[in-house]
Amino acid sequence: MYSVLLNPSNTEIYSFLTERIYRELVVIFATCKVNYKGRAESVASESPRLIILKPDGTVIIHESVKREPLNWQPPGTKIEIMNDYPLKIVAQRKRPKEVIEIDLKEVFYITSAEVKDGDFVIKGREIDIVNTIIQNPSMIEEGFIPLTREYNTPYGKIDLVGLDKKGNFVIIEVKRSKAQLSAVSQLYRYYLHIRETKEEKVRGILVAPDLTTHARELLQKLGLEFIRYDIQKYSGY
Amino acid sequence: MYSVLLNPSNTEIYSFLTERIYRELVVIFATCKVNYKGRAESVASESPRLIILKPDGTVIIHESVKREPLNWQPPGTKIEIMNDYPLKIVAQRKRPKEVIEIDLKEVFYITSAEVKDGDFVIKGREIDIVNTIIQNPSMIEEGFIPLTREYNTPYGKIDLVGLDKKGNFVIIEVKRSKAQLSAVSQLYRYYLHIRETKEEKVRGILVAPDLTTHARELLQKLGLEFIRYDIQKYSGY
DNA sequence: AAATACATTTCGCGA
DNA sequence: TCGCGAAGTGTATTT
Repeated sequence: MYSVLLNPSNTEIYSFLTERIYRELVVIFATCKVNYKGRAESVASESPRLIILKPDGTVIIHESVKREPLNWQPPGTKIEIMNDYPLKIVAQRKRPKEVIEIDLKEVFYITSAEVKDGDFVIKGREIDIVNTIIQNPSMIEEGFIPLTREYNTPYGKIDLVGLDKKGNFVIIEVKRSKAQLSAVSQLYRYYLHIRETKEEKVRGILVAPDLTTHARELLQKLGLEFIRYDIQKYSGY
Repeated sequence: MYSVLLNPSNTEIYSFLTERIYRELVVIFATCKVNYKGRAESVASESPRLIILKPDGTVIIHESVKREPLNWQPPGTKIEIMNDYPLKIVAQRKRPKEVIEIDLKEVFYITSAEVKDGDFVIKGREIDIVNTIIQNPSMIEEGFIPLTREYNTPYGKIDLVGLDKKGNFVIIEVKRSKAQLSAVSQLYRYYLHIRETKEEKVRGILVAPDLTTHARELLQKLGLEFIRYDIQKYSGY
């Protein structure tokens, strides 16, 4: 089910890793230097770190703080163990061309385990709010008729488009948390495009639990509308 | 320097964790169920997973794929070990109010280690490009005079503002990789605001290594400009 | 492969 | 604390 090496020798490390890489979830705790070069560049001095090698090619290097790793490579990376002194892990990918080199100095432990992923269900994302609107169009306003979600334009996908009771074209942008300036800009971009292409009058509506002061100001100035989405009220759906 | 428990009993787990949590970097490999509730909600069925508890309160739970963890809590989270059957790790924070409950079923190993973070230097970020422009204003155009970076407006911070040789006010938005629609919208938002508040003519310039076709179309339609930033050409600075 | 937007985004910086 | 934008963002989806 799992294997553990404590204070392994270089020979042990090398054969352990070459055997298990891409097969099992490997965890290494070791002092190491890390060099990254690709979209940006970084150098990390020798220090103890936690290194995770996933069977899908993911590489993750953590220090003692932050949710984000110090360095990483996403899934699909080619991982090689170089039997040098010091032992080295090279993880590279193309497009974007990026490479991480991990110089292993002192390896305290290595573990490896087979992992089969379980079921995972998540809810409360933006798409769930769009679904709620489609099932309860009156939460936008009386007479609102949803037409298309993910409505495609050259300038981006609109979360939801529909018609109001007067036959006006309605563009809806949904945010799951407090809307900021960027949400208003996003809606405005769609709005400008649709206004050019449609005969009807066009309305742009931002749906969110709240929005920042400046976002509200900008929204009003641009002639757009805001509708509060009360997550409590519709959480039952 | 580090400790390892293999197939520990619940009593061992409990005392090990309560002693080391917030002090050392703890890694647990165990089958577990995970429930998250907060900005969204998720349920993860029983499965073997890697659990990381950092001294800063970070909690990270990984499966065998992806760079992103299955569940997590950012730094500052309050982590408690509940001595129940099964043993449970509860990690919660306020603002936003969020909680993760990890039901530990079978714990295969726990490790713990003291970690002092090393030095880390990274370069190649957006700010480096802005610096390059300030040092080489002619890469925008002959006669360009940079005035203020991170120029503050109610509608966001402008990367760099300056004057062209005719005395026009110039707004510059920099992207380190291929610019997309959102970059154009962002620049346009600043542009509209500055145009309202300034007497002079205003120009908006997007500086990036490239931009998408639709981004270019939108840019032109909105009367904005694009300047290619050749990362090779200036990488020496 | 490219483009687009979401994300429990996280993170850092200012006001 | 809130607001805003960058990030080596990653990830899913659609073209």
